[in-house]
Amino acid sequence: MSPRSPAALEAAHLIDRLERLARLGEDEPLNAAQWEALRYLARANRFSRTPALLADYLGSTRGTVSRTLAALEAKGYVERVPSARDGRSVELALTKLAEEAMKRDPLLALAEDIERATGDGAAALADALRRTLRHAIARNGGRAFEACFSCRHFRAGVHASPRAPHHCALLDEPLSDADGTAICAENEPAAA
Amino acid sequence: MSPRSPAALEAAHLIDRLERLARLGEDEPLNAAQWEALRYLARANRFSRTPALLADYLGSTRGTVSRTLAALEAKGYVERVPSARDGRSVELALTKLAEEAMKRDPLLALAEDIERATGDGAAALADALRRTLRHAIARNGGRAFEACFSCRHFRAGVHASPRAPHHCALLDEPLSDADGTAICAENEPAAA
DNA sequence: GAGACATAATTGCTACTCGAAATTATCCAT
DNA sequence: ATGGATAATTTCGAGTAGCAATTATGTCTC
Repeated sequence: MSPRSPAALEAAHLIDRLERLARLGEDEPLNAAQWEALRYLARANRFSRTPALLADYLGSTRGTVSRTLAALEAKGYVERVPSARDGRSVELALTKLAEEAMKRDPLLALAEDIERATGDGAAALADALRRTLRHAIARNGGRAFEACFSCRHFRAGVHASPRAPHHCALLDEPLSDADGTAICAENEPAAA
Repeated sequence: MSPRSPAALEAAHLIDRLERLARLGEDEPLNAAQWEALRYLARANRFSRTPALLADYLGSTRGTVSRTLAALEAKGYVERVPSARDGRSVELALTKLAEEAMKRDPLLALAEDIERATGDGAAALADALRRTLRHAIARNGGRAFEACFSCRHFRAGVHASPRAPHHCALLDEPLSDADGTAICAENEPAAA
């Protein structure tokens, strides 16, 4: 519980501060939780866009998420469609309005700041943060929610179809290139 | 508003996610804003511990901060002492209870994760993040709130007294070593 | 030094948010 | 068929955020 390195502690404070600054740039009539929900839905693959998984991602309760989604739906950012596979479940989709809003996501401004500050060191920064995230996940036992292609169930290029060349061995579903880069609730990082 | 580098965008998402994970670890009966306030007060020098500057740091209004502080005072984490220098102002101080709570700050756990994930690369990570913060500050015109010794008004070792060897040329006040590492609302980074 | 104006902090008020618990509907295993 | 899990929602109460108004104090000008 006590880091020995002052640099690591400073980095933690900086992460905290950068996130808050990014939040101040949120212009749309959306609160922080609603932004986070949109970001998740924009990046999650089609198997992962449900209220329950969103609640897992956000680390909040299903009740709260249900409210968040109701607010987003009322404002026209999200649609809730009953699932064809599971009568209890709902599939979430972003509207055009949300797609437009995501182009003004303050995280994009943060990404620009990173780019300007680090130049081609951005990859090293992302690496360090990704490794940190894995430690954090391991520590508190949550889901990784990493990109599909990094998962141990991902099988690259096993189908002839150019539209869905990859495959998920867990869900037994063909995957497009775009699917591969989306985040997945079932992601289990490939063996270290 | 659109970063060219996928790595920078991923890094921004990771910062966002790490911050949220850290927040989930908050155990005390304190909300996110209250934790942020305690963190600021724990790190700010004696010239910077006022409600108005805290509001600047948090990017929220003075009214909101006043309520946050009232909640913290009611729970025994903060004391509000009328300022001797300015009858309108209040000086804020952490109680023993708060000092204890800071030892369980979830940011410490994040710092540990960083340490484990990056090893001696933590300094490079902190550097990259600090540079990013400066860009973010420059972009939205806020205060830097960086460490006193990094300021252009800081004069190192100009006093004979070992208890306060340094000096602030802006406030014309002697500074201890501890003062030098605290964050200051008046900080203006030394010339690039 | 009196008045005008700026600043520090707080409070009244309203709208909103969160989470725990209860509720409803559906799925699945036996 | 039935009991138990799971998905989503709703009810309800406590707490929070921010705008605007208020009070008190400092500062500048003439």
